[in-house]
Amino acid sequence: MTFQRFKDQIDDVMRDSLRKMGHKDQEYELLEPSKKEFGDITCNVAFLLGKKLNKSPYEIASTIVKNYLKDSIQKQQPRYIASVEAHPVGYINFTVDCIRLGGITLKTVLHDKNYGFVDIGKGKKVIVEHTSVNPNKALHVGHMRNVILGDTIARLLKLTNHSVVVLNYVDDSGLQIADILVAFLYAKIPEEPQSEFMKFDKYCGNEVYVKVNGLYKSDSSLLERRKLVLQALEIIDGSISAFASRITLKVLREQLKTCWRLRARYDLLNFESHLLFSRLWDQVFQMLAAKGTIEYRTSGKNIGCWVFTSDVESNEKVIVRSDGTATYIAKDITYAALKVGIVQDPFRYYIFSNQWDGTNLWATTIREDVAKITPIERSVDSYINGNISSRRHFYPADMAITLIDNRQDRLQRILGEIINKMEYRVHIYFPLSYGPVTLSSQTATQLGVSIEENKNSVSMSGRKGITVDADSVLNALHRKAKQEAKERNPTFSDDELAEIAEELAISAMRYNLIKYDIEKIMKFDIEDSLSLNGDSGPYIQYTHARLSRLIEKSGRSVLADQSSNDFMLEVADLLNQEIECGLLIQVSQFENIVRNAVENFDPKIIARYLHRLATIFNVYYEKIPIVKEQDRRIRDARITLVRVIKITLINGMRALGITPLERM
RNA sequence: GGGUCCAUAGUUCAGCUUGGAUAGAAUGGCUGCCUGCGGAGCAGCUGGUCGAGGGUUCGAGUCCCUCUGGACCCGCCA
Repeated sequence: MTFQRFKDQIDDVMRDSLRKMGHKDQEYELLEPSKKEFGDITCNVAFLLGKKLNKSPYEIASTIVKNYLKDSIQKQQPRYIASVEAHPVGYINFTVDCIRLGGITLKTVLHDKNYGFVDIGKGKKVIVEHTSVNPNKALHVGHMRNVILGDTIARLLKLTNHSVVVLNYVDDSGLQIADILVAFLYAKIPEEPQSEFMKFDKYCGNEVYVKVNGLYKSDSSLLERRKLVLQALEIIDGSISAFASRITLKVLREQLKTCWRLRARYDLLNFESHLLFSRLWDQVFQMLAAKGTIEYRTSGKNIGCWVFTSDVESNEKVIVRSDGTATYIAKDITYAALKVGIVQDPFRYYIFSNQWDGTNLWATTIREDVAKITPIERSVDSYINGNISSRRHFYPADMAITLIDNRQDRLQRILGEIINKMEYRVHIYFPLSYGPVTLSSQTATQLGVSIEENKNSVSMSGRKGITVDADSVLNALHRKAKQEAKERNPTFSDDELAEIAEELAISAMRYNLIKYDIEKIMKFDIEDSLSLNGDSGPYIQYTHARLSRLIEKSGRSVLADQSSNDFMLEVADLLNQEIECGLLIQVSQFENIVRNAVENFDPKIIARYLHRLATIFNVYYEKIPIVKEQDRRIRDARITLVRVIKITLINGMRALGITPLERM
C-alpha cells in the first residue's frame, strides 16, 4: 500500500487529536478535495463538530490544527504528511510529502511487476458466468457488453488472487433452437448460406430465424412441427437431438470465434441439454419440496402446480406446472444449485477446444464412456483426440457471479431468494446486472429502421432484424485503424499493420463497452464507437507507445544502483516539479483503485483511472523535457518516473484486456 | 393496475453509495502548437436554470416528497 500509508497516517493523527480534545468517538471522513489547491486529502470533521458545539467550522478547524494536529504530525516517523491547514471554509486540508510518498511508490512499483494487484481474493473460488447466448445467432453489441464486462471482471478477480472459473451456458434446447431446426428440416431453407463469406451464426440469426418466423404466419403446420421438435429434443439419442447438436455446435463455434477475437476466454461450456438429461432437477425438486420452499396448490388460480411464494413479490411463481413439467426457472435453480454446491456435479468433461491464450476450454458431457461420444460431437472439434471423460472440479464455488441483462432483475431476485432458502451462506449467489444496449437514432436510421419522432434510441430485436453484430463493428474498426496506422507508418508491412489494427479494434471495442456505468442503459452509436481518440482504448495504447519510445531512447542510467533504497529517495528528490508529484500520487493510488473496482465489480473505475493517468502524463510530456533534459541526473529520474507510469498503465490494461503496443 | 430505474453542456456520459469549496470528462464547433521526446497528442475559446416544484439542512446535482417526461419488469412462454 502506498497512497494508503498517507491516508492511514492522517487517520492516526486525527484520532489522536480528537482523543486529546475529548471527542474520542467523533466520526469524520477523509475525502479527495475537489481542487488541487485544497491539498491531497481533506477532512470534514469541523463541520460535524460545529453542529455539536455550535461553533463555526473554521474556528474548530483552526483549533484542531494549531493545538493538536501539528504536534501529533511531528511525532510520525516516517512522515508522509507535509503540511496541514485549516481552510476558512472549515475543511482541514492535508498535503502529502512528495519525496517520501514518491520514494516508497517508486520502490514498490519497480520491485513488483504485478503492482496494484493486491491479494484481495486469498484463493477464494469464484465462478463467473457470462456470454450465455442462445446458439442460433451471431452476437450483437448487446451480447458483447455481457461478454466484455464478464471477461474483465474475471480478469480483475484473477489478478487479485481469486481462483476463477469462467462458465458459458449454452442454451441448446429451447424454442429458438427449435425454430432453426424447423427451418432446415421442414421449411426447405438451405443449411448452407448462399455466400461463402457469410458466417454461419449470422446466417442463422439474420436470415434463417427471421425467415422461418415469417413462414409461421402463412403455414401453421410448421408450428406443429416445432412442437414435435421441441419434444424430440428431450430424447437423448434421438436423431433430432443429434441434428440439433450438430447445428448448435456449428453456431457456437462461430460465436466463440467472435468472443475469442475480443480476448474473452472460458473454462467450461455448460450445455443446457446435458443439464436436462442429468435429471439433476429431480434432486433439487425433492429438496425444495421437503424443505417447504415450494408448495403444492390444491385450490385457487394455480391449482395442481408447485409454486414458490416470494417474500417480496406479491404474485406466486409457478415452478412445476399442473401437468408435472417444470417451468424454465427450474433449470436456473438447478444450475445455481450446482454452482454453489447444493447438489453434486453429475458431469463428465472433455476438452472442447484450445483457446487463444493457450488454455483449454472444457465442455460437459453426460456420457460415461469415451467410445459413446457421438461421431458428430467428435468431428465438430478436432482437438478432442480421445481426451474425454475426465472428472474435473469446476464446482462448487464460494461465490457465483452471473452477468445478466437488468431486465431479468426481478427473476434473478426470486432465484436468489430460493437459493438463500436452500443454502445458509449468504451472498454466495450474485447476479450482476447490467443495462441493455440500445441503438442511437442515427444508427437505427442507418439500418433502415424508422423511429418515432420523440425517441432518440431503439431497442435491439433479433426477430425484427434490428441489431448491429459484433463482427461488423470489429471489422469496421479494424479497417479504420489499419488506414490510420498506415498513414503513420508507411514502411510497415501489411501483416504488421493488420496486427496493430486488430489490437486497436479490440481495445476500442472493449474500452467502449465498459466505460459506462454498468447498471445504466447504454446507447450505441456506430460512428461514435469507431472513434480512436479521446476517452478510448487507443488513447491509452498511444500513451503506452509514447512511454515505450522514451525508455527506448533513454540509454544507460547515471543514477545509483536502482535496487537500493537511497536510489528511490534520490530519484524522488529530483522529481520536484508539481506535475511530477501529481503523477507520483496518481501512481500511488492504483492499488486503491483496483480494490475499489474489485469490491464493486466495476471495471469502469479502472478505465477512468487509466484515462486520467494517461492524460496527466501527456500534459507532462508536452511541458517537461524528459530524454531531452540536459542534466543527466534529472533526466534519469524522469525516465524512472516514466518506467513506473508504464508499469502501472500496463497493469491497468491487463485488467481491461487491452494489449500494450510498442508502435501504432 | 403493481413494481424497478432513468432525466446533468449541441451530443454521449462522470459526479449521487458517504450532502460541503468555482459541477467535470469526452465529443462537436472555432483558434493556436510539429526542422524538437510519436500531433491517435497538447493548449485555448465555445457550451449547464443539474427535468419542474416543494421540503430537510449552516449548506442539496447528491437526501425526502409531489409532479412531468421516458425506459423496463410483472405467464402453467423460454
